[in-house]
Parts: sequence; structure tokens; C-alpha cells
Amino acid sequence: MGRKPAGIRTSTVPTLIDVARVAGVSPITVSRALGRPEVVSDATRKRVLEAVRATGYVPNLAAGSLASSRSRLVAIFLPTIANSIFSDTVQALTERMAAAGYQTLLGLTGYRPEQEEALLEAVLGRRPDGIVLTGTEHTQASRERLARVGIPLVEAWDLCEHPVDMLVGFSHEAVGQAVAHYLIGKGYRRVSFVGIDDPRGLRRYRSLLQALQGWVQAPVAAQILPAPATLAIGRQGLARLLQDGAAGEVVVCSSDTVAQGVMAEALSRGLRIPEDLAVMGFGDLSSAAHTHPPLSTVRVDGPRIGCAIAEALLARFAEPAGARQPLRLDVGFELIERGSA
Amino acid sequence: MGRKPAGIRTSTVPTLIDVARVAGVSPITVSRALGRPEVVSDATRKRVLEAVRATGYVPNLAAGSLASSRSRLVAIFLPTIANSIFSDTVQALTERMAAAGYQTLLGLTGYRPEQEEALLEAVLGRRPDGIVLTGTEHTQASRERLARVGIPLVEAWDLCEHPVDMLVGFSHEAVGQAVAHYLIGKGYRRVSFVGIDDPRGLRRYRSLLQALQGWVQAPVAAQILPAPATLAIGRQGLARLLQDGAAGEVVVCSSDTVAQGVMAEALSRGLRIPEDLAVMGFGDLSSAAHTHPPLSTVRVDGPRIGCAIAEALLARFAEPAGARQPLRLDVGFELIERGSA
DNA sequence: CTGTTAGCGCATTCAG
DNA sequence: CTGAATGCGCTAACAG
Repeated sequence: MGRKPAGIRTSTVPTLIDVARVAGVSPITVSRALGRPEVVSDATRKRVLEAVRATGYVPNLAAGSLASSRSRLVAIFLPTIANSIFSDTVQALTERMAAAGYQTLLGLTGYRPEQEEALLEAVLGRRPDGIVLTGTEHTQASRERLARVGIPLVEAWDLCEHPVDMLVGFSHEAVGQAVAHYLIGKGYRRVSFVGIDDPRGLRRYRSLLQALQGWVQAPVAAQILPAPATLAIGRQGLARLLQDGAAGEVVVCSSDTVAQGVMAEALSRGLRIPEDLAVMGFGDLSSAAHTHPPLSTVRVDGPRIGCAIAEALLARFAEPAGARQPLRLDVGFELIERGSA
Repeated sequence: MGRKPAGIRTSTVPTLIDVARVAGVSPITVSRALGRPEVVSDATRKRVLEAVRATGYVPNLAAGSLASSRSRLVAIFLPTIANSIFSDTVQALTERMAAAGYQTLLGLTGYRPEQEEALLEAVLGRRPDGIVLTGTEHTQASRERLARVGIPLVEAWDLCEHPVDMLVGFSHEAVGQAVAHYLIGKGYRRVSFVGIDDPRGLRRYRSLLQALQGWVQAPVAAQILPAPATLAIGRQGLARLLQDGAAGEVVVCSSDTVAQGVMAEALSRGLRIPEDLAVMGFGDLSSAAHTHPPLSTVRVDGPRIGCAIAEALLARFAEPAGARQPLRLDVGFELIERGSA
């Protein structure tokens, strides 16, 4: 800011110094009264708080961050916020971190690693105390930068061999296999797939295919449509499958939203679910237990993931620097049978 | 930070000064090359960018904010992120602001003005360049603080007589009336309501009631359940109405998610929609046009609201300080008839 | 077009 | 338990 315009300060926002003056103490005492109340005498603290109220003082956290090298900021990156299976995770995570005094910086990557990389570059400028990424697929540049800066990092909603730092998720391969075994057990032999172009969804799909090898009638028809997942995607996907005569006995969907669209299309054509066409979802976004017709799905405990991430970050913050306890948490999933698949 | 530990600097993150040294220019030139490239000669800029890459420099935005009094941060407050009718708005807003170089600070208020107030207090510490609030219901303290700090502010998803600053939304009273007139026109005389305890939803409900006066058979039974809106809320709401014999011919719901739950409960009891029971939604969260059975609903253009907010903020940022163009934007809504109500 | 100077508001270190 | 001194990394203003 350099020079000030000459003249008296004209009703600018109050600073620590203003509060100190009003309270009759030194600025540092105000800082302590606010940041570590237990280290200041009761009388002093009271006078300071009174002065804070009188002045309407709000600490400037940019100045605080600069001086202390701690931003109390956590960056959360996710593909999209709309209709998202991550929203429960974000909700739980945000609430937990807010309770611990951390604020949330939101980044939307649109399933695009390059966009994630650009966002990351911008967000690193805030020197967040922690970063949460969705998935484990990042550009090489992102990976290197993250490893270099050493900010506590959680990759979520997936597992992988070599995470950058901490990891909280589940195996999408295991999901694909579980679904395959379930379908085989139910006696289905003609299977199809409708999904969006999302890396984790595609991995679930590929594992499904692999586990179905030899059990089902090949080929498994698939409709992979552009993100984001909507009801319209499901309708369109099933419409195309039916047009090709390729829907088979059961349609596996990349998410519950897509599954709802598939079911809507099926019902509007007079198909009964699951008698004429079974449908399988993922994510429990639509609370399969409350859907009609009932939808079998793979339930992922979003809030649990959010809490686990928060605990991991807070634990890391509390560690003596350099300790870096690793973390690989598989939260698993649950296949919910509701008669439709 | 005060004193440094004695000794040589040990591979700390590079600063502007490091870049300047490598590029052989002064620090301010680096600052300009990055922040206002057009004001620096091509040759210099090139050398600086080379030095930036070589050092892996990432500008410290806390320092930048402190020096320039501009944080390039926009705070967005919403009740909840899970299953939210605001998500499209947030998505559009976040993307637009990101494109303009602003980052998003996320605050979840849980429909509670007191929580909003606490969050606001914390967020003001970041000196955001803009603030976006959902709705127009705030504590008196919030209102006063916001008016005092003078940060560009948009209240969204509602209209009111005396906004703190800018306003982008629509009239929930008008929605209630529109729904009432629609139902009256369709000949319905026995109406019920299922909703959550959300201020705007309740206002839609009250306006509906008022506009229905004299047309429908009183009383209008209502099930008001605790937030957040889920399918389960809808199921439970209808179950209770049916138990009381109070569902009538049509159930109006506070959101599409609730409506989906109502429909699921109805279908699972063998009720046909809309012949046995009509259902009316709100928000077009579930893309009524793609639902089966088809759901009549009130469509609100979430992305449009998001874009309008972004434009309003960016315009305000560009204004000479003190101009403060007011803004009252009614984006309206659209009643979509899909045969179910 | 580039450099010099002077802080932005706060927290850390050390001394009382 | 409280205070004084110092600088975190950057940019606004002015001068060349």
C-alpha cells in the first residue's frame, strides 16, 4: 500500500492497534486475548473483548496468515457440485473443518485434470493448510507440485497404489466385481451399461466387464455419454440401447441419477421393473431404499468419507512437522438389494 | 514471523525476491509482469516468466491481499450443499468467478440465521471482495455488519423490500399464487402440502393457502418436516397425510426431491399418478421433463441466477468506488405442466 | 518502461 | 502474564 493519502484516517476498518488503544493494552495482548485466551489474565481479556465489540473489530486473516504461515484454509476440489454424489462428503467435511476453525475454498474441476491443475496453481497461492482432491487421477505437473509443496493432502473417493499423501476411499474395481457377482448370482446373462464419461465410473464398468467374462452373453452393450450425470442421460442411454435391441435383462448405471433416468424411460415405455428390465445404480444418491420402483444400488457412505478426511487433516495439523503419518483408509461400500436388479 | 532461526535459508518456498534475483530485475517488475503483463516490455516479461518457471514460484496471495486490499475471494453462503436446489446456481457462479480470477469461499448455514451470522463473522476476516447470501432472512446483527462493511453483496433466490445491497431472485409469493391458480383451474378442490421447515418454502406455502381461500375445501392439511429435503421426507409426509385421510386430490411439495418421495410412496401403495393422486413439485431439481410418472413443477433457472450474480459482482468491482449501482433482478419462474397435477 | 521507498496488519521471538 | 521490536511477501505511489 505504500503511501497513504495525506490526512486523517477516515473511518477505515479498525485494526488490532485501534483495539489496543481503546483497551489500553499493547497490540500483542489483543492478539493473544483473541487467539489464545487462556494465556491472558481474566481482567485483561475482558477489557479487550469489550474494546473489540466497541470498535467492531474483525481480525484481518490475510495479515494473520502472512505473519504466522497458517491460513486456516482447506481447499476442496470436486468435479461438479450439481447433482453430485460427493455432496454429502463435502457437507460433512466442511462442517467438521468449520467447527475446528477452518474455512473451505471450493474448486470445481469438471472431471478435467488440466482444469484441476490450473485451479491448483491458483489455490496454492492461498497457502491452504490442507487440500482435498476427488480421485487419484491428476496431471504429472499437479502431482509433482503437490509432492513438492508438502501441504497435507487427501485424495478421496478412490484407492490407488501410490497416493501423493493420504487416501480415503474405496475400490471401484471391487465395486465392479461385486456388481458382477451379484448379477451372475441372480441369473442374469444379458447385461448392458449406461454411464457418463467419468474416470471412476469407467473403471467400475471395466471391472464389471472383466468379472462378467464367460458368464454373460458378449458383447455387453454400453452407452457412455458426456458428463454431468442427469436424468436425461439415463433416458437417452436406455433409448439408444433399446433402439439397438441391446438393453438385455439388466442395465447397470454409473450413478443413481442415471439409473433414475433409465427407469423413467423404461416406465414410460411400459416396461415393468424389474420383471421386464432390471436396473442397478450406484452411490445411493437417491436413497434407493425410498425409491419406487425399488432400485438396487451400491451404497457409499459419503458423510463417513467426509468425516474421515477431516479427522485425517486435523490429525496431521496437530502432528509435529515432519512426522507425516501415512493413511490408507478403505471405507468400503455396500450392495443394497431392493428387488429391481 | 519476527526473528528467523539463525542460519541459512533452507529450501523454503521461493518469493518474489528470489524470482527477481534470478531474472535480474527488481521485485516490483516481477509483480507487474505477473499481474499486469501489458505494462512490461516483452523481453522483460519473458525473462521473468522464465525465472518463475525455474524457481517454481507461486505468488503468496495473502501478502498480495494485505498490500492491495483486494482478496480476489468471493464468499458464498448456502443452507446446504446436499441435494440442493442451489447447486446449479453455485456451479454457474463459481465457474464464472473463477474465469474472472476469483476464488470461492464456501459457507454452509443449515437454514439457521445464527449460524450464518457466526460464519459471516469468520469469513469477513478474509476481507472477501464479494459476498453472496441465499435468501433475505438474516439476523439483525448480520444485516448491520454487512451494511457497515460495504462489501458488494448479493442476496439470491428471493426478493424483498429492503435488500442490504443487490438482489437476484424471484417472488416466492408469486410462486404460491401461480400454483394456486393452476390447481384451481385444473378443478382440484382438496389440496394438501408436504414440505420441510425452510423459510422460503413456507412462504410459498402460505401464499398458496391464501390464494386458495374460498376455492378449496378447508383446511389444507400440511406436513412440515425438518430439513434437509430428502426422498424419505416425501414418503413420510404422504404416509402421514394418508393416515389422517387428508391427502386430498393433489399434494403440493416444497421441492422436487420431496415430490419424488411422495410419488414413490404413492406408487408403492398402488396409487396412480395423477389419476388417484396428483403431485406438484418445485425447483426442477429432478428435471421434471424427464421424470416418470411425469411431475408438474415450478422451474427456476438456477444457472441463470448464478450468472446474474456473477455479472452483478463483476460490474460492481469495475465501478468507481462509491457508485454502488443498485440491482433488483427478478428472474421469474415457469410453471411446467406435465400431466401429473 | 523500470526502480525506490514504505508500509498493509498481524504473530513470533525474546526480554522483562 | 505483558510488552517491544521485527518482518512475513507483496503492491501503491512516486520518481526517474
